[in-house]
Amino acid sequence: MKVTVTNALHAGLSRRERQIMDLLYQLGRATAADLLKEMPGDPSDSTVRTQLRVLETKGHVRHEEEGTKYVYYPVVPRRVVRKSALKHVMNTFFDGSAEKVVAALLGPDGRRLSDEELDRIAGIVARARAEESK
Amino acid sequence: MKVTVTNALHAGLSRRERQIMDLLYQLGRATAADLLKEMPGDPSDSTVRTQLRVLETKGHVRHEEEGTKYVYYPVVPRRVVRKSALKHVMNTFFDGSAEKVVAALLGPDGRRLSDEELDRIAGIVARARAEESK
DNA sequence: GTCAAGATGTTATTTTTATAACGTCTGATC
DNA sequence: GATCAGACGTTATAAAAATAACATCTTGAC
Repeated sequence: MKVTVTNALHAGLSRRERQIMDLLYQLGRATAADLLKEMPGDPSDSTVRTQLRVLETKGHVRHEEEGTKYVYYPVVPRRVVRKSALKHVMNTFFDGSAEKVVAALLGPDGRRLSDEELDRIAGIVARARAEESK
Repeated sequence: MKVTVTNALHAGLSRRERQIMDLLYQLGRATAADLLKEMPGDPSDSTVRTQLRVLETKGHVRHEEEGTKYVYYPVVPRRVVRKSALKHVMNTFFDGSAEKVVAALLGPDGRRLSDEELDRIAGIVARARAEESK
């Protein structure tokens, strides 16, 4: 029996595919030209478009025509992928512990957060506790 | 100028390489046989060992002999990779917001956490706030 | 000592990925 | 209506990744 946890969603993508998907999730939606600008190791415009077509064939992205150009976006919405992506990092690097993740977010090496953000986080935690003991 | 954020560490790995690295980070250290059992799409034993050798050549893993077998482990320790991995997810799926990550961890869809864990998390946050206002 | 089990390495091959040249179409400009 | 810029698609090729067959080397058991 397997003792580890895998992330089905990202496990199947190739290097470039992953890069593109990540960019699309960051940007929400983007044209080939947009992606090209962001892509590491600047591939040719033609290359990026070919990959997008492959991703579309595989069902990972879709596009809409906007004027003369295609705007691409992920088929699985970000809010859905989020959870499994976070879970995967939690499992792989934090022993599956939410607590350890929070510690890393706020911890000494974590970027200093603003007062306001810390307050809001405290609020989220407080609400979760209230919820829990209900 | 680029408006997105990339994760240098994982961006270069191939599909299988990523799977193996993720497993190694989850397991800490593992033999080829261990990995084989966990690997999706069960490749042959020979395949896995070949990949491990490639990863070693590229400098991603090292091995130690233990009795007659090789035990592999990541060159870059988990505690180091953690941060960038988490940051990458935060940037890609949570608009770079730690707050949103915490919300997802504790939120309605997040797995219910125990009282104890919530308490400890509250403690972490409280300490961070104290630190901040110092 | 010899046989079997379980490791490893070498190497070849197949498959997938990645890349980009080249051609076409559309719209704006003059 | 000719031309240019900027999209797109098709298709071929090069490069990388994935796979596994096969040979070799312990180690322990009989």
